[in-house]
Amino acid sequence: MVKNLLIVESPAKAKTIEKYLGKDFIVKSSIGHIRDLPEKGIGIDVEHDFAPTYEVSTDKKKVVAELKKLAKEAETVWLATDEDREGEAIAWHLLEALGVKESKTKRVVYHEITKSAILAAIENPRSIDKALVDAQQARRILDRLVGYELSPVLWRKVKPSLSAGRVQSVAVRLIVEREREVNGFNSVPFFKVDGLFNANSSNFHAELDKRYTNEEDALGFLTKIKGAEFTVRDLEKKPAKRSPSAPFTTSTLQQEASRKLSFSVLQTMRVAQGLYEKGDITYMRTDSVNLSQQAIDGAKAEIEKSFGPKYAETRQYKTKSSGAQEAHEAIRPTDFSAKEIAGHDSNEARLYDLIRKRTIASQMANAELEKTVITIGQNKTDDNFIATGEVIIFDGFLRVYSESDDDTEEQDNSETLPMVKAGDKVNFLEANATQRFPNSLPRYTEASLVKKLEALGIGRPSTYAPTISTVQKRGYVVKESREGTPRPYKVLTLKNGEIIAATKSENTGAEKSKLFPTDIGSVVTDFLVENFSEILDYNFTAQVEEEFDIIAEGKLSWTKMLHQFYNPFHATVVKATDVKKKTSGEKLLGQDANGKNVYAKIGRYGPMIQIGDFAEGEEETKAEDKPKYSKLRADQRMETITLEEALNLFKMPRKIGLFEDKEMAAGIGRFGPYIRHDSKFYSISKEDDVYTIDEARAIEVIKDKRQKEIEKTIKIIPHEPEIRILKGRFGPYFTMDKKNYKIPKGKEAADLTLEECMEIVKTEDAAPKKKGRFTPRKKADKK
DNA sequence: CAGTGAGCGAGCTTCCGCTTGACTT
Repeated sequence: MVKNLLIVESPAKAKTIEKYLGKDFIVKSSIGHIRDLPEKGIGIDVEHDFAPTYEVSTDKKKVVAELKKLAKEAETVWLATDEDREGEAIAWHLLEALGVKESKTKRVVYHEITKSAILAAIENPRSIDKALVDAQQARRILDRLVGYELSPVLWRKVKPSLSAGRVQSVAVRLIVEREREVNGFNSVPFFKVDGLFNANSSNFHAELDKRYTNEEDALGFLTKIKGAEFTVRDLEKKPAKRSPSAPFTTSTLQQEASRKLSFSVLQTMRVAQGLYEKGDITYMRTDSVNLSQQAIDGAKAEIEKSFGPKYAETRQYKTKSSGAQEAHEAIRPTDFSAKEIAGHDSNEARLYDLIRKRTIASQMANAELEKTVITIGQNKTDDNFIATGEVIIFDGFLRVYSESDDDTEEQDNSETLPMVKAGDKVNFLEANATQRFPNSLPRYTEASLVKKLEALGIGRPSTYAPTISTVQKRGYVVKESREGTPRPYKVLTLKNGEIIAATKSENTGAEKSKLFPTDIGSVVTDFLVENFSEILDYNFTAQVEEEFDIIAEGKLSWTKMLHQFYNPFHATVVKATDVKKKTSGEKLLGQDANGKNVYAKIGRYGPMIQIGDFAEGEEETKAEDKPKYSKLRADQRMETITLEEALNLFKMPRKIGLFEDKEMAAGIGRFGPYIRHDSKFYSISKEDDVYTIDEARAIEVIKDKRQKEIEKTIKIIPHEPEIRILKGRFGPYFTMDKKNYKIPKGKEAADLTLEECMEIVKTEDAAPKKKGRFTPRKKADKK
């Protein structure tokens, strides 16, 4: 029999705390929430003050049964869940579900898992804060009402199985609106002028202090400064400093792991979970930048040992994000002296290294810099060239860590500037006027979306990764990479008194692992914004959070708040449901050659193009007048498709002619453009155009492919199904019934008999499938 | 590597936030 049962949320935490508390305590975990609203049905009695029905979650039945048994035996039950809204609610649900007397329980809280903090918490128990629990109930019930009332509207108006919610719908909206900004962005090019100079026998760059909107003006300037004399007009040196970033929260860890290690948000959390369970880092779902005193002391000792005392500068950071609950410390190593950690895979080691460096850097001195600005004038015009340089005087925290940035392009300030003074002459070597195209705001990555959501106070550390999965699972958003397209740009070069114009090429529009909205995502967003603008408002969460805070202070009843929210909200749901029409996101693209309307819309099977309309009213549409349909290709979007591209879809598949008495047709399929003949498919390479390819060329393509087949074939063994022995990229193999079989070493492919083949088939099919260590790459090959 | 309206009917889908394994491809 145990005297004390202490319950926390996380099993790993339970293990640590048990060590601190000794034999009088048994420490167990609830593994998160134990009770919730039922999954089926709304579970809220709206008519009676939103009375909720809570039930023990199916996967927690075992946990609750065990805790119940232990609680019965214990003298005191210590509810040591997190000190935030959700943690308080878990404590309350435990109290209700375990059936223990309130007098037998004590509520304890702490902000860090250190022995002193835990012991201090035990000395200062309190009772459950019911106002905070009510704030959680308001949050939970509001989310349920929004999610379970909005989603069915979408099932009726757009498509079954869709979903909407306070968090996910805003996340999708952000991506939809960013995509529209990117597509609507009009990049007006300009010319910037860069000069190359020499002073004290070293070369350096300086940029003209103005830009030109067109080539003529840029050329005019270069013409004017031909043969000019250049002198230093001004020299400015000023000290600057750079401060380290705060230690990691969940959101900033996800962002840096994305930039520095190319981890997805989900991957970061998985790897961090592994580190946490092994005891290498503190809890990884946190919104706090706070460090325990023990951690600060540990970091300081490590810094002084490794770099010397002048590199240490301890500090406590303030959490900036609104709505932070700060139940945990920042994410940090548990032991600062552990530079490398044993028994971990490389991803764990890399993430640990990132966390360790970031935390240590946060307790280090500022970097001290000297910024130099040299202004170079000339005797032909009033325009100046500006050279900027930066010299690190004292590296400070930069010695271990510098944060990456995904919004601005890397600027190169590393060039050393020559020692000059005002009035000095500098030698002009050349000047380049280069055409530049401004970029629109970038599309979101998983991590930059998390950053944006956090800034809006939407979502919590435990939900960032799942939210990103949800919006992709529902088909609202896809993560994609795209190859860019070449774009020409002009460069005018003034050198040796001559101006030369050249056209160069740069790659533009390339994207790597970015979030794109789908047509469904856009249509659903437009529908929700039109009908439920309040919920889709970027400030909705912030507003309700303010009310939750007032409830938590005991100054507002949670039922009153919900009434105020629900009555108008429910009215909008009823109104939107009453409208009979389905939402298809129909968009008129124009008219075809016969004057029929051409639409892009969402149909039963996804986005499509429709040509023609149904007859109005009673009149029956004649069969030959019925609209024609075509599905959009995978790379096409309703929002961006042109009339011409839409009409082209109806030209496919296109009859080309006859070959061996059978018809040939050209089309575009899942794997790109093809020619079909005698129910076989032949891919067309980039040199041919599916829209114009003719009979003669198509026959060539077919013959080519046949020739290659013959060259590949070593032997055909008649059998049912047929066995074909072929030459492959990885050596000879044979194929039967659409499956490929490797030919074992030591066998001559050409000599294989039917019996030998069947033997190989038998052993291969019986053998368990090898588990691939690597997932197959999506891109087969690129050239 | 197609098809493709709306309406009728049944029965299904869905939220956010807190935590881990137990599952299969």
